[in-house]
Amino acid sequence: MTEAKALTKNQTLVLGALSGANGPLSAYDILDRLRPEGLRSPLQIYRALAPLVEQGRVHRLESLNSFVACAHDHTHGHHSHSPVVFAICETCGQVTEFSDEKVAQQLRGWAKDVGFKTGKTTLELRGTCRTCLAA
Amino acid sequence: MTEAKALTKNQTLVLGALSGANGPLSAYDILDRLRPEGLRSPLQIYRALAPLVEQGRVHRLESLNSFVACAHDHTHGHHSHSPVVFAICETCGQVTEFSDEKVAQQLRGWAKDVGFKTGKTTLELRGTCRTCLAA
DNA sequence: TCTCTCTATGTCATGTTATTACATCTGACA
DNA sequence: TGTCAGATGTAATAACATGACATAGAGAGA
Ligand SMILES: [Zn+2]
Ligand SMILES: [Zn+2]
Ligand SMILES: [Zn+2]
Ligand SMILES: [Zn+2]
Repeated sequence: MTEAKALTKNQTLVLGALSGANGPLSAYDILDRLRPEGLRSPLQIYRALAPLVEQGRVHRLESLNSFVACAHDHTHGHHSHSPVVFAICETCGQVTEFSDEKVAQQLRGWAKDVGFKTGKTTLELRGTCRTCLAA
Repeated sequence: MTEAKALTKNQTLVLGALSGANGPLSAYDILDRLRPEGLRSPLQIYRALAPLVEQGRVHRLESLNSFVACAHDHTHGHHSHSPVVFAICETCGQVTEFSDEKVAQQLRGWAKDVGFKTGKTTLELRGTCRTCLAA
């Protein structure tokens, strides 16, 4: 099990801002929310984000250039290494995070066949969530 | 079959630049390559890219903020709507494009189960290609 | 305690990616 | 010829991200 590392002051602020949001935030959105706490520059946000993303407490959504707090429990270590799928509702902004072992397996199979060594996998679905479809 | 639409002058230039490149190019990379042809502003590039992406002749790589020419034949219409997977070598920049019906099926299944209507799917693998692993 | 060093932080400047607003050109066609 | 739609040109600006350098604070060891 990976040890849950203590967070620095700025990391705590940034993670708090993301956890308190009801959807993804850009680094500049986060900055705006943390100005009252004394943060002033984008770099402070990006610096705090880097280790949070590294540890899996925060995920970067490539198709939005923004960030979300991980939906899983991180007090006892980070979640599995099955690539994570993000379903992003373009109407309400909600992000649903899940992982799918079949998809992971299939992609591993392709990689093995062609000799590709996979690092990070980005898998994002843009669309409309059930709630917004009903409305 | 979708009719292959004629390209405008700028679209032709941009698609040519992407086809001639051996990897993904950012809009500004494309602009630099097309300055000799008289293009001067980023907007000219973005405007040409939009319909090319729309038609599937060019793909946008979200994890790189850049663009590649589609690897498939577009003279007789565009390729299947199975979501496309991009494997991006971080060493040599090569992008391999493929589609995987099992993955597509699995994601459709998830979407059906939770009532999510999927629009665009982004699926990108970052890693190292066979050739670069061997080197 | 003193100082060395490592990490985190603060700030300014800059680089990179993308869009808004507005003017002009071109060709189809009534 | 006059009108209109689509394509193009240009300037300005917004949005996202990093480089370079200075400072502050905590802990190790003399
Ligand atoms: Zn997560
Ligand atoms: Zn929704
Ligand atoms: Zn393609
Ligand atoms: Zn390679």
